[in-house]
Amino acid sequence: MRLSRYFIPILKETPAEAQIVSHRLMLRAGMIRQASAGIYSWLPLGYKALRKIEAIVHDEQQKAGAIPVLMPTIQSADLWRESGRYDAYGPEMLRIKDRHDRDMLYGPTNEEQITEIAGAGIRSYRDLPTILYHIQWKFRDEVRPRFGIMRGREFLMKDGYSFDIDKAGATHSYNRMFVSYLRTFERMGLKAVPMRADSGPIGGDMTHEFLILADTGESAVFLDSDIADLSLGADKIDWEDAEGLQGIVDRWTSAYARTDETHEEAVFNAEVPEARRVTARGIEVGHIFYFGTKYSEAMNAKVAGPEGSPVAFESGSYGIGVSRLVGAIIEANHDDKGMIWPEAVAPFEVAVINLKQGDAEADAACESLYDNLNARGFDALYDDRNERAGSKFATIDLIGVPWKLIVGPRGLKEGVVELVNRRTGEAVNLSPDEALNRLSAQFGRA
RNA sequence: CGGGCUAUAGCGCAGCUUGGUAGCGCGUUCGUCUGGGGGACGAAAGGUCGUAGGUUCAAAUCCUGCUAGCCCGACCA
Repeated sequence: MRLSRYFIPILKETPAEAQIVSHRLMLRAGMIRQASAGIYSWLPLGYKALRKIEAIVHDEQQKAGAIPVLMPTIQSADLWRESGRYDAYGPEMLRIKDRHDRDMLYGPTNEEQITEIAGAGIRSYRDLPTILYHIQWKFRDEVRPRFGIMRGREFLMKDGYSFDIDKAGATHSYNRMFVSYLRTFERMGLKAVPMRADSGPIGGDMTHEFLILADTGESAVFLDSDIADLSLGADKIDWEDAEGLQGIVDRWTSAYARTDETHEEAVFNAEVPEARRVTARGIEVGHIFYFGTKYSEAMNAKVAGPEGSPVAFESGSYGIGVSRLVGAIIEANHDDKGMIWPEAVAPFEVAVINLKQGDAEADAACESLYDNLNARGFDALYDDRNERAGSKFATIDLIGVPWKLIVGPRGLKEGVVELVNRRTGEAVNLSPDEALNRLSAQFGRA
């Protein structure tokens, strides 16, 4: 993309309403624009980041065995009357009427809808397990939306639902999603810690929230530093191996990690040596829980069991706040100059900065680098605006492009361009070809 | 939903107390000089002062209603 032809309304000053850093930076970088309280338009740069995150979520869901579907945003009230939640849900649910005066709603979640689909479509226990998921806009009429897209009323969520014949199967499905979430967040360059969540009326210990540690997080978290050091790395996962998955889950849940909701100071102090006690802030980006037959019983969603008689599904649901992740990643990755995108989710991976637009040699070198980057499959941004160098650096750093290729007449005289890492500031002078090769190696692209 | 606050140009703000020509900075446009970390100079464009009503010769300014938005708290991907 040529910056001169992009739509990116950058602000030099911070809009007054933005309090937290991700919101400020997203507004300044022209990623979003507020439409009304808690509702945002996604401008090109923000939309690009959102789609990259969404793509990783899709990929990791499917690797873990979940199957993508797409359910509507508008749902029938009748479906929710079956589960009993139409009255229970409260004013957070946006209720609307269609022209025939039928009660409809903008879905805040999809348990009812997916249970109806599974109940109608899955006939035998031999078709199980099945995990279906979608990534769809949700609406929850929050009392007080805030922090930009971090707590909007309309938000993009990945919600998945598992269907099994018994508790053992449901546990396997739960663990699949647990490990899948670890992989998903790790791949985005995030340190997400699973924490025991409040299981509410259903009870049991099969519910976890995944939180990203960030100073600006909304929840206070308490954890054993050991758990923050865990990493899946490049380990190959055998998703069919129930015991193996259980082992991973056990490793990640053995150490103390809780939010203020479930925190018990006495247990914390007893279980965790003082040197490893970490008190921090976290942003919830995922939440998984097992809810057994809660919806399947209520909605009569059953399959033929091994004895031929109908058995209600054992289910769990698994959410990732996709749009919230955009903000969360920025919260966890920024400095005083702007955002610092992890390579895996960066809207643009490399920026070519032409220090002297209009200089024949500099222009030619930039065009060549830009073409080559595109040919090699990079998401490249070429700052070809007729601006001074300082202005270009400020813009590119604000946007948080992980790598800068700086091209100017002085360097070109020596046959070099400068490759600079946004996060570390590390800079090396290389020939254009070497710089391209270095980037290709960095991103694992041949 | 309880408490606090705001609404004036794309963004940040002043003007309101004491009613009388709507202003500043940034950004934008044009020109010139510039050009390795948000350049300088000159010129210009851009505003139903949130909205409806009231008081007044006269309302951004005073009064009333409404709407929208923000912050703190309780709740949530």
